[in-house]
Amino acid sequence: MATFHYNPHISVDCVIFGFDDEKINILLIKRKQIDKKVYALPGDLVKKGEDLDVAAARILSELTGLSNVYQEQFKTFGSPDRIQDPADIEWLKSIREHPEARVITVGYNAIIKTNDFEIHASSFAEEVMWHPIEKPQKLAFDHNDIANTGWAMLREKIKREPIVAFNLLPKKFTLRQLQTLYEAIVGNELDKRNFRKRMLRNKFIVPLDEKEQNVSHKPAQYFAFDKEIYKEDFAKDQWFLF
Amino acid sequence: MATFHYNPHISVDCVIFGFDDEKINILLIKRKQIDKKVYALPGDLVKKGEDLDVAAARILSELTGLSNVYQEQFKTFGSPDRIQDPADIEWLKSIREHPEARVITVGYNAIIKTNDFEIHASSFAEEVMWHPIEKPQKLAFDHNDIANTGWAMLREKIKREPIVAFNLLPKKFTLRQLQTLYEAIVGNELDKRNFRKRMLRNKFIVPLDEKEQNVSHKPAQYFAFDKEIYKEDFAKDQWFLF
DNA sequence: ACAAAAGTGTTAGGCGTACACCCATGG
DNA sequence: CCATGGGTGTACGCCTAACACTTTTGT
Repeated sequence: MATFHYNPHISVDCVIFGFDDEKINILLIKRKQIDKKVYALPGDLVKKGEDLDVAAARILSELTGLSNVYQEQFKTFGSPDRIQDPADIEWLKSIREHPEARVITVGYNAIIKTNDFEIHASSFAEEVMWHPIEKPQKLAFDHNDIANTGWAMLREKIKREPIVAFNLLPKKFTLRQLQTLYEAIVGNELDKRNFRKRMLRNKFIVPLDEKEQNVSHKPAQYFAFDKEIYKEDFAKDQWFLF
Repeated sequence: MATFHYNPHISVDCVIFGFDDEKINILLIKRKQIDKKVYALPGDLVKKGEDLDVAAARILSELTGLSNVYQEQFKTFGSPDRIQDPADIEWLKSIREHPEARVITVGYNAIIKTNDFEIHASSFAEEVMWHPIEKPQKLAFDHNDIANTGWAMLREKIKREPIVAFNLLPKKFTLRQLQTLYEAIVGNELDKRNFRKRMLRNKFIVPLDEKEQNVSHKPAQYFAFDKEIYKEDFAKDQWFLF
């Protein structure tokens, strides 16, 4: 395995969330490691001279097949004793040229619609899967810490920049869909009437002349997200909050 | 200069703010570089096997004499073209074993009372100074970007965790002092009556049986910050906001 | 006619903001 | 008695949160 062109000290871990129209999932890989099932975040060493953002895109793509995902850096993890579990050490020996090297890792996160992307395992990933965030799962290294931090910081970001949320919905969406998404993000239920009032105050959510069809109940109105109005509003430093 | 025990790829830059009872300043160093005045953030390479937090403390102390400052990581800067200015390149050649190496740098920030600490230049710092944040100053490398990001993220942090602000005041303080501090942080003036109302809602600001003395106006009441009440309040997820 | 989800309004309390005058002290 | 900064209250508008019934459609 030719690893001479890797920087042995710097890695990237990708904390990717996916919304499946119902709940939020996190993207995990299962390592190729005989007789053990170890789940981990997709992550690997950065190449010498490679930009961190570029490395994050490459690593995610190599392990999971996901490309064109806009990831953002959220924190760097640099404790020298990040690696302690014997299973992790064994695995590093099997794959790294300098398995004992001290590695600092830069966490990147992103959130996407699971339906818009196909995932398939490759490189040292034996499997890739979407795992519901509400079901705890033990991960390799300090990946539980990294994943939790990544989720907390993404939620903070969505509060400040709700545009992130609208990328998770189809172009036309109902208020029920929007509410389901918000409930998945905040982790609890919201009052329908108050939710609608708050949302419809935002002029960048525009009603369409179109309704649901073939539903066995009163059809819901479709809405769309208007990027231009959104940008103006945020230029004026107006806020839309949870 | 024996630099073999440094990791040539990882550095730390320290963005330290100081409150001098009036305004916020940033800690800068002037490099030892003949015939050029170059200001920069205190920063240097991390040692092999050194924890990032430990490195931040060491580097700050080596360059500026400041110790026991609780710094927090805020962002990692990893663009491969961070270094472009000929003056910066010349300087790296004079000091680094691998001056051409691609370096990613981890930004740390902190805010302290300038009066509680003494600064004195050492190592490759020729001078150390507190520079008012409202006066722009061109810095080496991408340090302007790092400093601005560090300040923005510290402000965000203070909003969420006001305890940071109370570390900048004496144990007994007047509401006027508290307001001056807040005005320095937010960068504009605040209404006295409204400020008091908001602050005194917080039960962790407790009035003392003591007033100012020897002032040529009505003496102000002293208050203190009660850490226990603060912790309870924040456990209950109550908020104190700007 | 029934089931299922859409859609709608009011009230009460808390919070932010704007704004002007009297008070206590030292000199 | 003057200068200086400390200390106080009210009114308005906006937001949040709690809460129940009618409407439209497919079956």
